[in-house]
Amino acid sequence: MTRAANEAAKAQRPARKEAEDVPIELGELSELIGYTLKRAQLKIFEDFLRCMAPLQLTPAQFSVLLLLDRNPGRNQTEIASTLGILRPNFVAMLDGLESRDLCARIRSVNDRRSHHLVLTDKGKAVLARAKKLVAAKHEARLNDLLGADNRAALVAMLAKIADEF
Amino acid sequence: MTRAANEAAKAQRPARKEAEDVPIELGELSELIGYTLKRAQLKIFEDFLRCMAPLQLTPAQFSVLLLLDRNPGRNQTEIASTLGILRPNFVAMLDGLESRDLCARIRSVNDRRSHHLVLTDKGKAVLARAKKLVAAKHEARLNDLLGADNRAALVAMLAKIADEF
DNA sequence: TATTGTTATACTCTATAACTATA
DNA sequence: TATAGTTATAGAGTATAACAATA
Repeated sequence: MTRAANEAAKAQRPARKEAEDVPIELGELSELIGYTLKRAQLKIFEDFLRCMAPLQLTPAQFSVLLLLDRNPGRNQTEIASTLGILRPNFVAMLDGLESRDLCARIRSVNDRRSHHLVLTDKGKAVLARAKKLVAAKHEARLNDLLGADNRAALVAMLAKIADEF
Repeated sequence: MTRAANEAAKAQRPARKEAEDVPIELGELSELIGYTLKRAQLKIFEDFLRCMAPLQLTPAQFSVLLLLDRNPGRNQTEIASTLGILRPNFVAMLDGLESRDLCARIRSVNDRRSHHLVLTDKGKAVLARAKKLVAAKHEARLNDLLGADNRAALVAMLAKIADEF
C-alpha cells in the first residue's frame, strides 16, 4: 500500500487525531456479567493447564480425581452427574484415567451393572502432587492478584450464582 | 431388586445412618476458582439464552452486535480479535447475522480486501430490544441475587482476572 | 419394566493450514 | 512479500437415542 493510500484509508473513518491507531471500544460489554465471566474462566483454565502441565491433568480430570478421593466406591452415574457430565461422555473420560492407572472400575458384587470407582495408589500420589501444584502456583497467584479476602468473596459469589441463580 | 439385596447394597458402603442416602461430598472442589467459575458461567449463559429467546441471540452474537454498534466500520479481523474469536470462525458467525439482515459487510474502497462492518437498521432495532431484555431480565436478576454493590465488585474482580492474570 | 454402562452419532466451539484477491 | 477474508478440516465438549447386561 502506498503512503498516499494509507493516509486515505485513515481518513475514511474519522480519526480523533492524525495518525492515531484508534482502539476498539468495548462499551457496555465490559459491564456484562456473561462476558467478564467467560473471559475470566478462559484465563483461569489456561493458567490451570499451565500449572498442571507436568502432571498432564485437565480441570475436568482433576475434579474427577478429587471427587473419587473424597467419595470412594461411588458409581459412574453418581460421579458424572455430580460434575454435570453426561454418563455417555464420562465413559471415555474414565477410560483415559484408567488407562493411565489413576483410577479403577470395580464391578459391584451386589449390583453387577454398576462399577465402584476408586483411586489407585498412583492416582492418590498424582492427586497429592496435583493439589500441591494447584495450591502453590494456581490459587496462590489468584490470592496475589485479589488478596485473600477478595478471593474468598469472589468464590462465594460464584458459588451462589451456580447454586441459586 | 429384592428388598434383601437392597439392604445388602446399602451395607456395602458403610452408611452413616440406616436407610440414608449419603450425598456426594464436593470437598475442596467447592473452593476451587476454576470449578466455581465454570459452573457460574454455565448458569449465566443458560439464563442469558432464556432471556434472549424471543430475539434468538447467543451471548457471542450479542457481543458482536454491541461491538459493531459502538465501533461501526471496523473490519472482521479487528472485531473478531477483540472478542477472542479466530478469523476463520468469525466468517460463519457473520454469515448468520448478515443472513438475518442484522449487519452488513461493505467492501472498503481504500483496501478492497477488507470489509467495513456495520449494523443495519434492523440490527440496531434488534440490539436495542436485546439490551432492554438483558437489563430488565438478566442483569436485574443478578442484582437481586447479590445486591448492586456486590455485583459491581464481582464484575470488577472478573475483569481484573481477565486482564491481569 | 427400569437402570448401569456403553456405543453411535451429531452439533457446537475452537484451532490450524492453505487458498484467493488484493496490497 | 504480506494481509483480509475465506475454505477445509480436525479436535474438544456436549447432547440424545438405543443397545446389552442386569435388576
